[in-house]
Amino acid sequence: ISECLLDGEILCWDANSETVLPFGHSRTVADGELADCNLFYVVFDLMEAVNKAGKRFYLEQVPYFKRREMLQKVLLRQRVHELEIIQSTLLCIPVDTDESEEVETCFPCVRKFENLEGLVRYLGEELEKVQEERREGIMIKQVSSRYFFNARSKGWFKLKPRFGWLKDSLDLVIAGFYLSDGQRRRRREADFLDRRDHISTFLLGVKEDEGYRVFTKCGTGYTIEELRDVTDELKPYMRSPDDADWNQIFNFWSPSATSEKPDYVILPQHSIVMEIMGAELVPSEVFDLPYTLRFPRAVKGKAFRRDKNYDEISTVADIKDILQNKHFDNPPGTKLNDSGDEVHTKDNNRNKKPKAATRATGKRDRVDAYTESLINKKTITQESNLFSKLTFYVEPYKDSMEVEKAILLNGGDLQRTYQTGKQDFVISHVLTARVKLYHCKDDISIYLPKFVNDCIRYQTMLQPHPANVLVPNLELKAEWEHKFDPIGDNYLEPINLDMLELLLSRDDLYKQDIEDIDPELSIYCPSKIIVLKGWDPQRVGFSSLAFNHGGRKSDDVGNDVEVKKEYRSNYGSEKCERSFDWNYMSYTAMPYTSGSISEQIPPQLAKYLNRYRRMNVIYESLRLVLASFLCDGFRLRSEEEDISRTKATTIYLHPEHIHLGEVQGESRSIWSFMYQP
DNA sequence: GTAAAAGCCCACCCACACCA
DNA sequence: TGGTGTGGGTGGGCTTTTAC
Repeated sequence: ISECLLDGEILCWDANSETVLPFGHSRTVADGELADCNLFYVVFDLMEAVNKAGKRFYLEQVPYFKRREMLQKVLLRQRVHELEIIQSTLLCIPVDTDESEEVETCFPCVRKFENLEGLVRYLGEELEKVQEERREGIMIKQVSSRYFFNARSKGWFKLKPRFGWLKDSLDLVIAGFYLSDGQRRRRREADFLDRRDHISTFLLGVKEDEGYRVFTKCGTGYTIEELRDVTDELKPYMRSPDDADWNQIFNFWSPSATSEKPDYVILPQHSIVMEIMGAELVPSEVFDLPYTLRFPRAVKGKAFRRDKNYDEISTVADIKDILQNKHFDNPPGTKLNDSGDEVHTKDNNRNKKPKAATRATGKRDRVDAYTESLINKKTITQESNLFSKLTFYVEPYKDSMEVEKAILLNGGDLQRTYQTGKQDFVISHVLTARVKLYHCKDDISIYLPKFVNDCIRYQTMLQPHPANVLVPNLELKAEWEHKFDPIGDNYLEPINLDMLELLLSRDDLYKQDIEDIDPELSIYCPSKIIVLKGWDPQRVGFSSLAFNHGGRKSDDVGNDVEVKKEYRSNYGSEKCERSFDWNYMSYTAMPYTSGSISEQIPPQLAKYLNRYRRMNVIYESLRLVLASFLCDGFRLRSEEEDISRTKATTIYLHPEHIHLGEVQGESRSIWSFMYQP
């Protein structure tokens, strides 16, 4: 194997205590600030492998036990506490399958149980150990489970010890307030004039002398009503933090980032006590103490303790007590001196090794590297006339030479520097300030490197499309308004059966995605079946939602990467509005509406839906999806065929299941149909 | 003018509240 | 109940500001 794609995690190993350090130390360890500590990589899984002949294998569909076996083959030289495969145990109860023996050989450790109860008991005991040792939890994977990128995996389960390791909650006093501009703010539009009505988060402190030592924020655990009551109650005492006197109260703490500066502050004697629970104390330099709470939240129903006054709250000494005596070690960033007082890690800065310059000399170097090795057209043997008489300007980036070379190979010309009107196409993978300037100044479209690659792939000059254009010019933008939704995904067209048949027969374009079975790796490729049933050619639609579930974008070096579905949650917020701006299209993902549908789509299908995003017509998408299935060993069969006795994966696409969606907002108006299994 | 520091935004994870 | 949006934490990269 020459190359592989691993799933794993970087952890910090402390050779002194022979333990894995708690969450949050990787930065300091990486900086070499902790003696006898090193980072190490624990491998969980193997997703891709390239054999010596350069052939790439995608292993997502391979059962876990096979992937595990391959992992052992791929990582021949493990090094303890440097690079190691995660320890795992095969748990089995008696079942008669042909595979049992084969599966057992893939795991270093096997435990057999007489029945399921025994297995469950064992897991319970293991979980207790995990809790004692303060590890994160136990992953349970079915031996037959597949690997799903960016998705909750079927057949994988995480058993976690209960969070809330702090034995007791803390009573903290509200020291400051932060405004929100999200949902909580919008809910109170009537009160818009008073900024204090938009408070959503509290800065909290423990007692020290007559002031606070602030050490955490908290913005969850209470209801909107409780929040409203408490802000109304405290409004008269809120003050601007810019007042010099307040520095005294804050023990001269000043936040390192302006975002941490509270919008309002309050004197302890006027404030209210909050009861806070947290997972643990973690080292942090954000607040006035050298640690903060991980996962802070107000205790449900007891968030605001009006029955307690400032004198009764937790103290700095209490916090130290927790650090010294409770469930976990002192965070390495915190050193206790003889008297037990903590010493700020900030104060230790002078002892630190000077940090290596973090800022790359970046752009200049990149441009220099580019200009030093300009491709000489004379040395290129032209392969086609595809781009003849066309001139391209390619904005330099790490791999831009590849694109330039491809242009020359196909008969195109290069414009070495951008000049108004001198080039037919401007190629850039990302909207840098400079490219944006060209775009605005000359009203030109900026094309993605994908445009060049796709034109070559299909040996034809493709039409501009949201998938291959970074930013359209005004004319194109106007044209697209009627063609695509704001992120270029959907375009509906009527379809008839002939057309569908034609499309389905054209899987040839995608054959190249097929990988042969490699006997060496024993890749397992199950055959599956799709049933197409009851098409109404006039009402073909497909799940727009699923196409937008996740998605793809170009990263900094022009690679096509998966966008996590978290982006969906931006719908309706300010971020989302921004993603409707063409100028931001290259690096913000799509808005998204209620997504329950996508979760119901079979995972095999969802995978392809994600893969083939930004299709210009809905039947094109469908064709690609089906073609992909065909390529992966699926086959089509007729509706009449009896599939009850086969292990078919059946996807029914029936007019009844395709209905007019509940469409909200103008941006959604183009989405006509939704698919519900 | 250049390098370092700071600011800002985005990515990840997890917990909880709210809502359909 | 699942999806969404809020909050907390972290690190990392790009851009802007500051210091020399």
